[in-house]
Amino acid sequence: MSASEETETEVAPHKKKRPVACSHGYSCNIPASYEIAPETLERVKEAITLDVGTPVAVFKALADPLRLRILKALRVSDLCVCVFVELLDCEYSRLSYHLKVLKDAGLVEYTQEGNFLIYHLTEFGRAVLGGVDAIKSLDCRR
Amino acid sequence: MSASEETETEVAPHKKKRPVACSHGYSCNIPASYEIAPETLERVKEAITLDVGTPVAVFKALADPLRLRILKALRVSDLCVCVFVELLDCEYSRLSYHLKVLKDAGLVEYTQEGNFLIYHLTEFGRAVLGGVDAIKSLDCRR
DNA sequence: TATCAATTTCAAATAATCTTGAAATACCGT
DNA sequence: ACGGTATTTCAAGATTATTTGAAATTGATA
Repeated sequence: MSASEETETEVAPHKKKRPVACSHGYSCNIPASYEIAPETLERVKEAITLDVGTPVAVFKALADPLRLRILKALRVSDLCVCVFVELLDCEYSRLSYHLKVLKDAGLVEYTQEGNFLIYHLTEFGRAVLGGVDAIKSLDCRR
Repeated sequence: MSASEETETEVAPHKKKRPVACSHGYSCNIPASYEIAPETLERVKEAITLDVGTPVAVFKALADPLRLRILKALRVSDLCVCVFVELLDCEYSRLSYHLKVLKDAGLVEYTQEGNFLIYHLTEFGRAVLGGVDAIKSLDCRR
């Protein structure tokens, strides 16, 4: 069978009462009505230990109205910062900050044309927005 | 102190130098190498004005490692808070805060079993995680 | 070379989010 | 009713993210 290291079938003799063995093997007096199969618990543990660094970084980048608008705009066309300045009625320095956040998350990149920087979505950014579409379709929420 | 006061419907040869009319009609001396068609600009404007409230709220909820782990766990099975306490090695009050964030975003709900609260994904939450899958598939980039 | 315009960078101020521990709530079994 | 337990709520502080304006950077032009 699968080798799992932790399960000590014997309940710790911590408190006196409540002989109901905790179905998940931890020190919690959960009632029998709430059963959780050991192999389910294994799968939960597995899910919990997966690395979430990249998705969290991406979601942080997406979690701002200005940045999301920038991404939506870039989906239509590559755009120069000066266009954002006008379209979003936004100072250069503020835009620059948010563009950097998006760039650090790997969602956008730019090319230089003289003094002008033309931003565009990366392939990754485009894929992320694809996923976003799937989400946004149900903005029924709450 | 100099303020470019033009904002007329068409062209407006604002400053003297730079005969290149700004292709997007704004006060910016962008070079001819960067053209942007008026109807493209229209589509960009449209994309920018769309409401982003709901997606931003959802991304904010997703943008935290603990919360993402909670969601991943709930995908496997409905779970009692006490299980999270053990599995995530986390205080009740901290968990409660994050569970509330997820609940306010419409991603999770709970049912009460005596003193125990059993959290589960909402339909919306499940759909969101579906979109997340599409994203996570390319966690290559950086 | 000096100047101008587009953009970034920096530092300080402000705002938002998270953590922590204590206290409150609600339900259960006795 | 009582005592215990699971959970939430609250307020204070700690941490992190964002805005702002000024200064630095860079390329183009005269």
